[in-house]
Amino acid sequence: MTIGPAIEDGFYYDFARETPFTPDDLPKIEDKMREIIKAGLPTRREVWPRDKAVEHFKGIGEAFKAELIASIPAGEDVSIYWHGDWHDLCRGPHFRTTAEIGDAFKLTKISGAYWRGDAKNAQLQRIYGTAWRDKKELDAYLTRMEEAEKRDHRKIGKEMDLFHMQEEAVGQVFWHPNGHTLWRTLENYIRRRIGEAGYNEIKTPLLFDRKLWEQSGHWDTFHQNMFVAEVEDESRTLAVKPMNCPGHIQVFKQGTKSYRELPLRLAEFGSCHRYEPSGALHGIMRVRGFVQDDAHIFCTHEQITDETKSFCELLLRAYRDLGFDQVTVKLSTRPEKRIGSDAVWDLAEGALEKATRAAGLDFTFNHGEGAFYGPKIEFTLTDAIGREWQCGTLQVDFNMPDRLGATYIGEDGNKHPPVMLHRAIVGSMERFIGVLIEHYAGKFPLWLAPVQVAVATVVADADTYAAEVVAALKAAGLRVVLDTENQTVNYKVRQHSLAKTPNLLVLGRREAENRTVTLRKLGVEGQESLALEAAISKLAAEAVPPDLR
RNA sequence: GCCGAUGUAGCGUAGUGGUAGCGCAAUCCCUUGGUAAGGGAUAGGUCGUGAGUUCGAUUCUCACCAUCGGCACCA
Repeated sequence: MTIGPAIEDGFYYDFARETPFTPDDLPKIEDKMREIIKAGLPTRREVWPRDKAVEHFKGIGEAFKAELIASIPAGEDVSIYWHGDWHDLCRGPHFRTTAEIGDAFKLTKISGAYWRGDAKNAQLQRIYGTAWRDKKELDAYLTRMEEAEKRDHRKIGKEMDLFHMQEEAVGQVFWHPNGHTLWRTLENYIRRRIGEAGYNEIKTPLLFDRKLWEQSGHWDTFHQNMFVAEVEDESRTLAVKPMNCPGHIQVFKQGTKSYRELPLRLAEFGSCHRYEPSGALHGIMRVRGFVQDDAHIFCTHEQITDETKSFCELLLRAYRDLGFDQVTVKLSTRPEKRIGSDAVWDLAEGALEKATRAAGLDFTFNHGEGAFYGPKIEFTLTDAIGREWQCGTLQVDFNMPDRLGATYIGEDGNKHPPVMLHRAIVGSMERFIGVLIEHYAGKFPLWLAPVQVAVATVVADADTYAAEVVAALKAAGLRVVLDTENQTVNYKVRQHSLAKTPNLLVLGRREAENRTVTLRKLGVEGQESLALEAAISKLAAEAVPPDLR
């Protein structure tokens, strides 16, 4: 026995044992649990001096438990809970008897887990469970899990033909026409937003001489996670960029920069590759090849606050436009291992905090979790079913420009290294699209939908008119598919509904004669008849991206 | 990377120590039908990869690869 805390929606317990649990063990353990609950064993709480508890658990061969207790400060007492002849260390409180636990629990999964969360330690066997006040709550939870499964981006990605992945390109995404349309729509939206906000978009190389990464400090820390390219006739080693900052600094360094040019905001949809551990890969959410909506703002110390503030506004507006209203912010401060003087950290943290407040954001501190070169804020959004995703970030960096020799001429005529703000709104495009898919369960708002309108004919006599309607919709900038398949209306309605196409225009002889369309909206029963021109302008208006309305 | 599970046609699945079924999709034919599956026919897999056991393996064993659930990691 090692440790078993309560967690969100349930609990887990870690065990040190030779043979791992198997899925078959779970029902057996559940039965045993029910037996114990049924027995209604009374709870008894005892308070022991820490050292007594350490000795006791050592004595009965519970080494992990003894180690755990030994890490409690000496001189403190610990509480031990008894149920019948069973006892364990616990902060409590517990029910009066095991009978009060009830039946609303379920063991959900098995996993390996490291002792004290450290991969250097022994691996334990973990059992996860969920527990609720009553059956109804448990069922509601299980239903929620099923719902989450239904909107899994990997499943929907297949169903909507958005992308695929395969063995020959592990951790990288093949974007299909539909998926890439979604990608471009998102990318163009961000491109317009940052354009308004005074960013300059650039494009930098994918391969750099390893020396650059040594200079930036990344090689030391991350070379094991970097892809390296070597060519026979070339003596130098090239590394595929895992991030864009050094490249952006090279652009900054071209020519002499004056303080008058600051803040200089360089943005790139930067393709990065990182050799992520195999076990970390997850659909398109965690990949080895990804694109960041990256930008670096080169500025003076004085400009940090304003730049941070306007970035927060930019980010929140973007999240709102993309359908996310609930955002939490964490401010991570100086870590133990860091560079730069405390005075500079004071300045950076102060500026960041002030700016975050100025942007009207509530935030919590994440002390000691900042990057080694500076503090950062992280933006976590909440999706339609309450899950949280960390996407955006802003980091204040006093280090990299200096290390890579970037300077500007200040008002005083001297050279100074600029402050560099690393920032991303969506973070990784791949991951964010994954989040969008799950947030909307594939039912995207019209402006994002890969296919916005399906035109389906009832009879072949309407084919000519349908082609005309499709052409008119396309001319209005809408993304349209034409379905003249030899099938029933029922079948076509079903197909396009399952494809999650937001609008379906059904055309038969009636429509062709009157130059009208019959519009059915996804998720709405029934349909309305509209004049062709009216329908097109209505749909075109609805399809305008939020920033262009 | 670690622990465990999984890997069968485009997708979803069944099954077996003697060379694989089903549904959807696809193709063709019939049907031209008004808002969530009209009917029929045809074609498509050698069962993740490699090795071993065996007279014989998709089925058993091992290794590898990938995926999935966690752990660890995430510049």
